[in-house]
Amino acid sequence: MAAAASGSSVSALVAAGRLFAALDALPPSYSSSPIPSAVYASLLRLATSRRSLAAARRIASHLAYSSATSSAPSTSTSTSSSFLFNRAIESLAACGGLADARELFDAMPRRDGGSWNAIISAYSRGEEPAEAMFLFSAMYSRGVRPKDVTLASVLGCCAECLDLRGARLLHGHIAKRDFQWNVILGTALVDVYGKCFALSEARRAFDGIPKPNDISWNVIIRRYLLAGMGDMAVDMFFRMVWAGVKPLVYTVTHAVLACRDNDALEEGRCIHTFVLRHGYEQHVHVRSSVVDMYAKCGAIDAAQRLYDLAPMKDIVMSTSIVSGLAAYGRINDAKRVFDGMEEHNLVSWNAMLTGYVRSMDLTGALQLFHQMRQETKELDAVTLGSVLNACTGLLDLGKGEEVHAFTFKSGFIGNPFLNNALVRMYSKCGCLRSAERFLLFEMGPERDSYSWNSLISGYERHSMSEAALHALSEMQYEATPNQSTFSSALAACANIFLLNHGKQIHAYMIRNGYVIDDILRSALIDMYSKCKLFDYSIRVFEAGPSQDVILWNSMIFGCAYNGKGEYGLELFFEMSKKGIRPDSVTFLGALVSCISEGHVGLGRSYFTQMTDEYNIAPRIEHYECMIELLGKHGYMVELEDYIEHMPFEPTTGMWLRIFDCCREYRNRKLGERAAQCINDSNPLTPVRFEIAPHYGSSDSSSEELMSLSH
DNA sequence: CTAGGGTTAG
Repeated sequence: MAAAASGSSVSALVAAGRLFAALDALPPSYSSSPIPSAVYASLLRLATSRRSLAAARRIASHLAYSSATSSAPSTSTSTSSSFLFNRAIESLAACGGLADARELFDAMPRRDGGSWNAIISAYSRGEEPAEAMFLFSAMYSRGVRPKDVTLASVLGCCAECLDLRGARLLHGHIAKRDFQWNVILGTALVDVYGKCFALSEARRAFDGIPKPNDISWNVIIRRYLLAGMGDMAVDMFFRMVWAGVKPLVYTVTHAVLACRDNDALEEGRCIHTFVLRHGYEQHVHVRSSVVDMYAKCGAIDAAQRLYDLAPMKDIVMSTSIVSGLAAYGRINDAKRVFDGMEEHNLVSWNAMLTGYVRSMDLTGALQLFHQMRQETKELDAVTLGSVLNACTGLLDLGKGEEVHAFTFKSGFIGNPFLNNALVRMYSKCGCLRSAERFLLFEMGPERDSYSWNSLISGYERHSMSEAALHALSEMQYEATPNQSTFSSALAACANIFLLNHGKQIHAYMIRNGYVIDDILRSALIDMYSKCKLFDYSIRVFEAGPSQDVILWNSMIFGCAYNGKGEYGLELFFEMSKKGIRPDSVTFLGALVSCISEGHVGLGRSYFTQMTDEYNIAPRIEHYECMIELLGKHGYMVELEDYIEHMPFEPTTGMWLRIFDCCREYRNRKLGERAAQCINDSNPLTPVRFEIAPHYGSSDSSSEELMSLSH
């Protein structure tokens, strides 16, 4: 027979791998004698393996035509034809012809469960999980009961769409069809729930699997890890071992990373022991994860020991060590490891770069960036963000602008991390015009409270307090202010004595349930103190106990500013009773209080206490205080002795103050020396020392010092 | 499936 003969010649060509020759050898589809199913099937297999959509289309249309023209189909041909149609749907979809597959599915004379499965899997493997879900419900409403494979592929769709409701629906189907025993489906359920961040449902599904296998355990552990529930991941790992299931290599990796995320060094060590005992250390990912775990959990020496012992040091492991060493401030060790690496990639360059920034070696960061530019063309938003952070720290506006221009040219400008780094750079560098222009006109809707807060604090710190408060009101149209916003705004109010505005912010925070933390409390104390509402300062201070030294500092300065120096000194004394270690600002506050209260001896003893007991290096303000303390109260001999023993020459400002005191207390010798020094610094109006009969001193020194301290 | 940002405040 002719058809049989052509069928066998087609088979021969298929066997020889000659796809298109085989297609050409097909008899016309209107021919009365059908091609055997096996021939169609082998043709489709070949088309699929070649990913040839053109071939799959020709086979499918041949099949469709010959089944439409075949007269009086017997039962056997119709089932076999639906079998072939299903294979054709699969083949078309596998070759990228999802639309063709759908057309064939819609045109099929008779569909069976396999047809539905084929088209649903096609959509789920393609980029259209929603359509797969739709077809699934269409199938269900026509009374076709899903098979386990179909359920598995639709579950995959729910995972893709994060469709928790769909997953719950399918869970019901699975239960109804009694597929509970099926480990694969049970595990797929765990995965979907986990991916939708419904971890307790994932866990319930996991507990419903009668005999979870290694993959089931891997899925639940991985999902706990990815959901940020490292403690649960670790717990499940130990349960898995306890249940006698041998972990997959990646399960071990996940468990170690969970320890890292959780800062769980003890458990990490434990799993490390397990790794060594069961030979997992052969696997490079496992070893890398252990090294990373030690590096991030504070056992940098253990990490480095393992690293040194590792026979193969791959780039990932080396990068972990580099960033670990840098995080512990061992930037030189980090650079040594970095220089010893056989190859660098973008991530390792970035790790070294951020290491420098984190270690506050900002010039080092810029140098490394320079080196990086010479050795590679690659760079990304992390690189540019780190370089910008370095510019910000160095207050290097010029370099920051250069990076801005480069960021713009290289197309990374849309990155929100980078955009905020730019606002921060301009704000910190005092270029508020650029900061605001960038925020308003170049950042789109992606500006957030971080962007606004950078701008507001920039305005406040560069004494543009009105602009800071104006920015706050603009911000409220599009972002929610937070504690940091209010703390800058309160500082702005304090700067320009806007008591009512400050009170309103205070009330707003209370009304809206903001937590008033130590930072906000000290901002409030500053604001009320500067606005001379001392009672309010005290009330904020006494609202609750605190061990925060800066809060105490604010209150001590608030006392000094409001003429309550004695109370400030009481607070200073109370601090040490409470075991709060004073810092250089605390001592400054104590000295200011001593000045206003006339406790010269006490002030001098505080100064020695600060340097000798607390090893705090005095700053210029401390020296100014001591000169004020001695000079204001007429301790001229001690003053002369003091400036004699200062590690540097008094500044012109200091000499001016000394000059005034010498006039008041009639100390000619020191006064003339002061006049000499002042005139040497070429002032607009030279001074001449002469003793006036009456001279009243102004008492503004403590107010000036108030502004120096913050 | 292992490595690099993570921003703002006294």
